[in-house]
Amino acid sequence: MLITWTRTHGRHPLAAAPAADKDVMETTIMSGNIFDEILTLKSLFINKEVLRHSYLPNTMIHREEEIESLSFNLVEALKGHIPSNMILYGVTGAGKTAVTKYVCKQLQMKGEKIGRKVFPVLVNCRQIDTQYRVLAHLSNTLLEEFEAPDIPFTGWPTDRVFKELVKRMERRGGVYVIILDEIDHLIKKAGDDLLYNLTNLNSELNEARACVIGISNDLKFTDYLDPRVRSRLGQQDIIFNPYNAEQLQEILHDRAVEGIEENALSQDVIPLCSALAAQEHGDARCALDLLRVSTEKAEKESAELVEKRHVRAAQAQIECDQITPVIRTLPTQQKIVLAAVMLNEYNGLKNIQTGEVFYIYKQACTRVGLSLLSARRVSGLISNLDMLGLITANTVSKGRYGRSKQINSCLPDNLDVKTIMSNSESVIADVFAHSYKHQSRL
DNA sequence: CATCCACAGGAACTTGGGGGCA
DNA sequence: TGCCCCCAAGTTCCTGTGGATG
Repeated sequence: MLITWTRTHGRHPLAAAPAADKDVMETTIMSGNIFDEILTLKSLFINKEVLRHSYLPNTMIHREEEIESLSFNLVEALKGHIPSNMILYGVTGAGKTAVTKYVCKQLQMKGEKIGRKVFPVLVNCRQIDTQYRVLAHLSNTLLEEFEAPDIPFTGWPTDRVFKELVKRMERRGGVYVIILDEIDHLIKKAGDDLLYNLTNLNSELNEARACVIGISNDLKFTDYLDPRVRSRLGQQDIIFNPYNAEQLQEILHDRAVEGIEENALSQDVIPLCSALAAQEHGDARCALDLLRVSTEKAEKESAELVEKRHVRAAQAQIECDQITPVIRTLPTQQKIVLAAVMLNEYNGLKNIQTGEVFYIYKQACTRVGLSLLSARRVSGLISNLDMLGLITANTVSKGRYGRSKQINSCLPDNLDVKTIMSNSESVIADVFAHSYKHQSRL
């Protein structure tokens, strides 16, 4: 919102401060800046970036085999040939994306050295999740540095974007490694037309070459593919097994040497972070987050040593930090459905049925004057909340009494969902402010 | 063993908002 | 300006389903 400074809005920000304001400012200056104290705190970090999962280390331990398989295939690009298409499988935090980035970086460096043009392009299919957008993204990244992205986010027919992509690849030549991260998400949402086109690219190209690397968390996503696409894409598979606690310890130790002051970690911190992350299906990202946040916690309280209790506190905070933005950014209707689940639970109900959620949802919408969605749509929204991990919704059959979902919220106890939702949308505060009639159970 | 409940969830369609182009 | 395209969110219609019940 644009605020114009008029008499009613008070003083123009550039106008001279009246005496009272001046006093406040001078007091602040006299007593120092609020950042002074924080800046003088002794930091436990040498380089915090090293502990972020976006950081690409110089060596990647415990992924030697995977690196080898990937580079044996991609080396073809350096010889001017077409590498095989590949699919990399593995749980989150198993190092698939990091290994791919690592290998591609090395590939590109080598290519520059020996005068072979190799262009790896990474697309995150969770963010860029339609055929049109992936093609437009690829096309726009292939522009020369001085050119502005020129394919609009919508408006063109998809085949025109595809033709433009082919044209640009031909103009530049070289070998393109198209990496589709979280490809399973794209397939489930947009089907396999894009993959059909991308795996068929080489038949359209003369000067350039292309291969596709799909990265997936879901081992079975190829079930959704057309058999032709499946055979063309899955020429080579690599499976990334989850890290075990010992491997995680070594990874953390390596990063800690670079990122955290010597002797700042008590002996049991790294083993605990690794053990907790190993429980979470061997997620290295989770382990790094735990280590970083616990060090931050210790630093905040001016402790010289990071201890077990900091890790525990970090674990609780990370959980809340991940969920809060998800809840805050839910669309209004989705929030009301979640609120309906919570309201049922506040009333002491467990294993709530879809019908019961819809019953409260209807009352809530009527109360706050919002339009009602169909039961089919609400059922879809419940599935969405389940996918986001905010609730669990298991389909169960109660025989004569029908087939429905058993819905339970799965939010951490220390998270104030009511406040988070109410603060982000006043309508939700209204929803929670009333009481509702609950459906009688059989 | 057929019936029936209370949905689940797929498919096709609509609506409305974003845009390009001749 | 009218027609084309893309896309998200939603509706309508429909078939499928697991197991208690009579």
